[in-house]
Amino acid sequence: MVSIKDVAKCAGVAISTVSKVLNGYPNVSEETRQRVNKAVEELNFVPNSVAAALSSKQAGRVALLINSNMKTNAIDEIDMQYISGALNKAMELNLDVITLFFFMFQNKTADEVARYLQSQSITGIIIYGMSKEDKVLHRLISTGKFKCVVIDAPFVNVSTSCIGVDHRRAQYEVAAKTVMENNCKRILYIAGKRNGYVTDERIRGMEDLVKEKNLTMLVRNGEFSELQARNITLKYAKNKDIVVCASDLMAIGAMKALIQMDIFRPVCGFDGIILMGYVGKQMNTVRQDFASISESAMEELQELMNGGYGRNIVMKHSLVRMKYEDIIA
Amino acid sequence: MVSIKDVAKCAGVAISTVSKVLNGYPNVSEETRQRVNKAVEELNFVPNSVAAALSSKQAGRVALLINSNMKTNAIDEIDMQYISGALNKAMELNLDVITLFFFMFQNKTADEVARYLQSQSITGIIIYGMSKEDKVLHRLISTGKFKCVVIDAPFVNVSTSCIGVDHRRAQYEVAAKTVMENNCKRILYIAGKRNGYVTDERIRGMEDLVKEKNLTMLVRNGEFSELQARNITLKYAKNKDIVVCASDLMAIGAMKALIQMDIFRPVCGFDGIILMGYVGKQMNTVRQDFASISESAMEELQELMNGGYGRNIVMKHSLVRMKYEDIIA
DNA sequence: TTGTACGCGTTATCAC
DNA sequence: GTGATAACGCGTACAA
Repeated sequence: MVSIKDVAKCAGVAISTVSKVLNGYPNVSEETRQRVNKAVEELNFVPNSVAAALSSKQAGRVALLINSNMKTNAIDEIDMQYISGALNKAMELNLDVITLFFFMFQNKTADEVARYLQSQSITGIIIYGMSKEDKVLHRLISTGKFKCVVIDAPFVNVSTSCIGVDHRRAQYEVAAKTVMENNCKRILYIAGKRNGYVTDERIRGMEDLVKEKNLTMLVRNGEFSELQARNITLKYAKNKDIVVCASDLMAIGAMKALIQMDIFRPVCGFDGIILMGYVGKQMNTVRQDFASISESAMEELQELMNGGYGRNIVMKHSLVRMKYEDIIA
Repeated sequence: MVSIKDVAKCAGVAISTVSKVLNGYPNVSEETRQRVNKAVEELNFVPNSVAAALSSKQAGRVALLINSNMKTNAIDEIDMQYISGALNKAMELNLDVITLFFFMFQNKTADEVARYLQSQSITGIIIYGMSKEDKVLHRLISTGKFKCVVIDAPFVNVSTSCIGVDHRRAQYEVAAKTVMENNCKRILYIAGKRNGYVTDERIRGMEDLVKEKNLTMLVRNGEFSELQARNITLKYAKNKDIVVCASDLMAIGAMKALIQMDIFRPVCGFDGIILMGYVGKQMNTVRQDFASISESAMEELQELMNGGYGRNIVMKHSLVRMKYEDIIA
């Protein structure tokens, strides 16, 4: 393996000078800079990021913490977009990344998780899919040992940023559109996880709509489960005009239930997953660009690791209808 | 951060003794071993894997190379299973893992990729979804710089193992079953990628069947594309008795085409992805346990890194019918 | 059986 | 502007 030492020798300078050039430090003459760069080219030198991480505490090593329940492939789709977006941006920014799933830390304490991350020289983490019950993660964040970016959960402090679409507004918009198109009055709203951050926001969006248009609404928690959404629909949809769901997966469950009941009710979802294209019916949904959300999260994490302050970032969303023809192309 | 030095001090022994205990070396008295372990417990010491990787060249750092085309969520589902299986086993075996996608290395040479991996102190790689055209990967493997485990491609040498189900047999079985159930004579077989390793194996399986049962078969390449499978079906299915597809996704495409043509033909797929449960019709397919394939791959990679020789590993498969009720539960 | 000392490849702090 | 040199945390010959 060609090391910085070889480069130094080849360029006829000291190791520390090479390091300065590589890391863009000042106080290096243009001439030596060029000599070093030439040597780097010649030897095809690539700095060893492991050594860099060991040497400097602020080398950008990042962990992706993913809360995947591994049950439905809708979740898979979203997580894959998250992962690939993050990895892509990380490579661009020259950050090292390790990918971790929550289930690897089952019945581990926050301290244990923190030590594991430190054992990997991790200084920044991005958290996907955190819920209010994830006490371990909350503690992990509040230790302040890591720079954090949290997706879809309102966590902001000096070393923590959060990022996501405006769920309240998005839920309002997609429901309003569907309500208007079908002239509905009585809403069945199948919400997500009880006490979920996103769930609460979306319920607020629905409340905005109900108030503004003078509608009625029954709210039930579907826990983001297709099966529960199905059962809720079977039980309550009959004397409602519309079923609004807090996720596409639940919307699919609701739709299947309606078909079984042999009644028509407009249904709308949330997320814009490709799976929607396979279920046979179109519906309105909110499209989130998970990959670019994740890319932005990685950029933000770099900001934090470079000394920036935590903040709240809102990403764009859009309303779409998904059909098979769009998916297959 | 608590380091090995602290542990040594706490246990009243030398650093190297701690290291020996940690790595299970002999020639340490039971008494000191216990003292060291106690100190480790007390201080909650977790060895820094970055330093370990830097120090010893054979520290197990592994890269997952994933060829995801990021277009369909069926692929997502499979890849997520691969990833989570690998990460899970790696954590169990105390191996560090970085996850990489092929598209990150677009228009990079094998040398460049190798250097990148070395810059990360990677010594072992697992390759998912390699095709015959991936020249860069072939070269990467043949450099011998890394221990490799390749999924579903026949690569075996001293430092390379391969692993996967018996595609020839599996394809034979699922097709045979469907043929028998429906008493078919004329097969339309929609194969995968032209010149794909798996594709060729599966075609052989079909040829076995055709020969044994004295059937006729038309083979067309669907490139694992749902759309192409659809078009092939529209074009050729009419005067065939059955459509056998080399992937579930193509089977879905074929089925949708048949519905549009308003004719019935039995269809069978390959992979056993959850998506199948959403398309409304049941069909026979081959179920592969991608997570456990990936776990076994990680175990095999560890064997290789510990000095084992490359070999060919065959995983089990099973025949299933997927229906919505199974998925949703 | 235990401890000393050096090396892994890099960064960073100083003298020069 | 440049170059020694001490960390970083660990593995491991080698000496004791």
